[in-house]
Amino acid sequence: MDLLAPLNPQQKKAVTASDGPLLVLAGPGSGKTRVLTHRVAWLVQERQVPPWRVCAVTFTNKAAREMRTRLENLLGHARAAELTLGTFHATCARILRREAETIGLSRDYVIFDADDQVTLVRRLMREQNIDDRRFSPSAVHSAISRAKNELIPPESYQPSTYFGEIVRRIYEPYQQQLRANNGLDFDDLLVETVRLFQEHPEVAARYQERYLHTLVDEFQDTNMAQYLLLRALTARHRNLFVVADEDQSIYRWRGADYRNIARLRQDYPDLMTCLLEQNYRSTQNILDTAQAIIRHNRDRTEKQLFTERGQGLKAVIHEAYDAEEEADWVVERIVELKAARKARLGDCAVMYRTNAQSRALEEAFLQAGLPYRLVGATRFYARREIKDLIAFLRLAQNPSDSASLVRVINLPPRGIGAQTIEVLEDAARARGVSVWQVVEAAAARSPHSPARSADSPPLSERAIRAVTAFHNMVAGWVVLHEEVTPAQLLERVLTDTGYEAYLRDGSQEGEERWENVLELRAVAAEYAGATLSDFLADVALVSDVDNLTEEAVDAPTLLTLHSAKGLEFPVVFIVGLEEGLLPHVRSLDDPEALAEERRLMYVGVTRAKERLYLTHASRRSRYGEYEPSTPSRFLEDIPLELIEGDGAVVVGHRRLQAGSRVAAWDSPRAAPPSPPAPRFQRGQSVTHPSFGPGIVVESHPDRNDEQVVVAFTRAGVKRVLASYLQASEESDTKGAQRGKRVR
DNA sequence: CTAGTCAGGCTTTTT
DNA sequence: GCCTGACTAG
Repeated sequence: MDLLAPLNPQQKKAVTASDGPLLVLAGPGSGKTRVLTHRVAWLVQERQVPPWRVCAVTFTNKAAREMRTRLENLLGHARAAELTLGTFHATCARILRREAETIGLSRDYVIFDADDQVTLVRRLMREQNIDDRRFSPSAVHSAISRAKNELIPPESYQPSTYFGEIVRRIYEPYQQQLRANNGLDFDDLLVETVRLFQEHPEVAARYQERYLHTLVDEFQDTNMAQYLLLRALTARHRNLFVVADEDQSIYRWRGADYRNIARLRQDYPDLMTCLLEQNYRSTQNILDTAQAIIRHNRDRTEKQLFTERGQGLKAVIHEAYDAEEEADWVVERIVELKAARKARLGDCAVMYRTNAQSRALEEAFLQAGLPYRLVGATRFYARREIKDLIAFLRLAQNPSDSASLVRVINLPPRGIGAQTIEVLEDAARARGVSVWQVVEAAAARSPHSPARSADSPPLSERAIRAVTAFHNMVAGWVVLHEEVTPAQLLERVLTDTGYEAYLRDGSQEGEERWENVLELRAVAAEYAGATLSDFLADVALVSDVDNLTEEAVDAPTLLTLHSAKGLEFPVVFIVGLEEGLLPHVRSLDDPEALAEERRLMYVGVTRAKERLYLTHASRRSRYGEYEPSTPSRFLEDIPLELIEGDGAVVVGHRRLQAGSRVAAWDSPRAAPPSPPAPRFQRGQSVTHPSFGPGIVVESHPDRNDEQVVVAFTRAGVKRVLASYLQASEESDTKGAQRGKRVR
């Protein structure tokens, strides 16, 4: 089989480049990842490099998984399995798991996820009486995170503002607490690996010798720690192969620095550069639109993107009245495209700047009875019930994880209230031990041992009994976890805690939460051959896009512009193109941040293969208040000849030719057709094509239709349009009551 | 100790 | 307009 057959000459050149440092600068849709994948396959197949001596690094699990699948096809399962292939974080997690003791870490460390990290910061701030309303814990945390990514340790942190002073006071205890809990946060995974290599040259040498070739995807997104890691890894063989697109650098806020590309040129004077300019994804009009937007950024290498996919359609720009009508418009277009057989539902994606914007869209899809896939928002592993169960599992592995312990010590309620927890925490702090050790001491005191020994926390008899029961339960898991699979342990946790009964309280929400638990159970079952540590580490490092597999669901995808990177869709909608939203308010006063917003827009536009719709609303609600909104400056950068108006397009001061729909959209509230008499009344039984039977709770006329709030027997309370409803005979008051409670 | 109500604050983006 | 955290009644 000829590996190189599907590649163009530019791509071939990159794939077969000679050894040494190499930078592939490439535009969107140019087959960057494909080049990287083929390079790996080519090294193994043509150059006879043993797969275990190749290390390929990506930013998302999804990218890693896709690359692995392709390599399985190209090289066969056995050889693909030998490759080191994963995200930066996962790769470091594995190295640290192996080398933990060398730098004084425990092999069983747990990874603190974003929530855990901020919770810890909040707790420390409170302990130091720092007002967590004046200074947001997440801001403090991200300052700490930035420092860590720059490899600035707590003792060298130099604050220059009062806020910085707060950060300095939290940074050190934050690190201490992490270590006391045997925990690492995301940044630690990178930083500690770098430290490992710096402080232990003999360990570094092993990896440097082993990895003959190191390859990196999305190099423009690397931060300082990641860059140093790569430099350390490639110190011996210097075979660093990276692909990058400066114009798609959108993670500056979490420490990514596209100047690492310049740094690379400096540190590797013999760096070779390849350019990939042909685009295989989009039509020329879409590329031109993207170019028109990105061209305004300084400090970039201008690329001439071209495509052979033809001129294609112009971008459609639409001004809606508000977010709700914007969402309705998007849904209408999708329905239209489907009806005209121009696109399948699954071909469409709707992208936005902030997760909060998904709500209006979801409602519009629900009302239309259309399915959709939502990426992000509340991530699966951030859900309360999942975090609870993960906390139990973490305790089984490491009961000293006080954060997890405090989280679940009273879940489901077992008589250990805030008062008791505080006593336990105080005792732990006073004695410099973990909360678990205090729990152990309390348990050892019951049932008959003489009360109030100096060592035990001052707890009531009742509290002692409750704490002891909890202790015995967890102690059982600690023993068990060595012997059984993660899935079996999870089963045991579920039975011991009675978690199912606790969740399934008869409410709709409870059922949904229980379904999430079942999903977690299914995931755990896949780890039959792995340890609990492996399972927990993976769980902490997956993101939501990762679950966006090529499932057979034919539904539009809703996602943030950030999650959209690396994906492509025939039809793309970008909504909320307004000043303050894209670009976001928080970026307006910083030129660097503004440039990044522009790149974000660029990423969005270049996801589209054939059709691009850009919408903005004339007013938008913020904190429940409506405020007027002006079109994004990025819209003004698109030349008129690339735009097709639909009649109501306002781009800055330019107004396109107005069509017949102007009146409707320009003055939507001006003269609503006199509201028709409501067709549905409270208490009436109805059926909906997707939600089934239900009872009308309330109904009021909308502009063209009627908004009906229905308590569905199965689906809970929803707001739907009358046109989707049918009156039905039987009545079901029980459903209505239950629905009401959910609301 | 729990479950319910209320006020206030908040919204970028994610490994 | 939604969620979190604080407060109150049982």
